[in-house]
Amino acid sequence: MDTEDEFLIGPTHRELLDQVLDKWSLSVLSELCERPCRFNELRRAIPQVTQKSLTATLRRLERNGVVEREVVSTRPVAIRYRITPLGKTLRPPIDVLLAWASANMPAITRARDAFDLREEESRMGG
Amino acid sequence: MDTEDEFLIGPTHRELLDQVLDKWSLSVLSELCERPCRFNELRRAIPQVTQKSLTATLRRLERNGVVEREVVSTRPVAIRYRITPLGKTLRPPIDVLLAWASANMPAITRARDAFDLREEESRMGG
DNA sequence: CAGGATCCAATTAGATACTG
DNA sequence: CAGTATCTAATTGGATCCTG
Repeated sequence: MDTEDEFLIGPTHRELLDQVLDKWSLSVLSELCERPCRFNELRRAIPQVTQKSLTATLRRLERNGVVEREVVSTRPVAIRYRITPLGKTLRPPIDVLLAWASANMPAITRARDAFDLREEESRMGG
Repeated sequence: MDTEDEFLIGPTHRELLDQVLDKWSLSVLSELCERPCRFNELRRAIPQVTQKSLTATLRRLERNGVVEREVVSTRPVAIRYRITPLGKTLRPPIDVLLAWASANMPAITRARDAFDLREEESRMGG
């Protein structure tokens, strides 16, 4: 237990969430929650990701135990990535996050517009 | 209930979550959920953050409408940051995330150790 | 106190080229 | 197919100095 009485985040949790919720992880996990995928399937499903970043993301997720890399010994070997049981437990949190994003997108867009407008005005009047 | 084949994240949601869940945002939001804070209070509460990053984080959160910047016209002006009603709606998702991190930290540590061990072995065994 | 401005180091991303 | 290796461009982070 920490000495803090309230909820504080701490470097350990921060680091973990960084690894599991980073730029491409959410998309990869979303894909793999639906079905196991091969490398190039994932690339096609997430067109913006580069090969390099996808490789890095998969390695990181594998290291953290939420994704599993399976070598299928067919002719020119296939690699199959699948979500692990531990990885599946991430889905509710992710869904809550996505639900929040969907529900509040309009309010956030309004907030951004208002902020940008105030900024612009202060540049002119300031 | 499960979504079927079509839950994809999309650049808009990704960008939003990037802005609101980035490296320092979670810590800042956690602090501000408890009480309004001044700039240097936040710095002390999150010792690792630099002034530059804290400023950037606060601006971003303000722009997205989850944090409010209030100028208190006392003698050498005080600035008070507080969470907005919109920002408060972020707390359940964050709590779910933190709960997940806490609950699964041991499993993840084991996964990391196992992965690192496999890596090390494969470096030795060729 | 609450930053802005600036310089620099380090990390990260993108584009190619190549391999078993 | 599933990557590794490499180079470079762009972004980020830290340290320092400065101000109202």
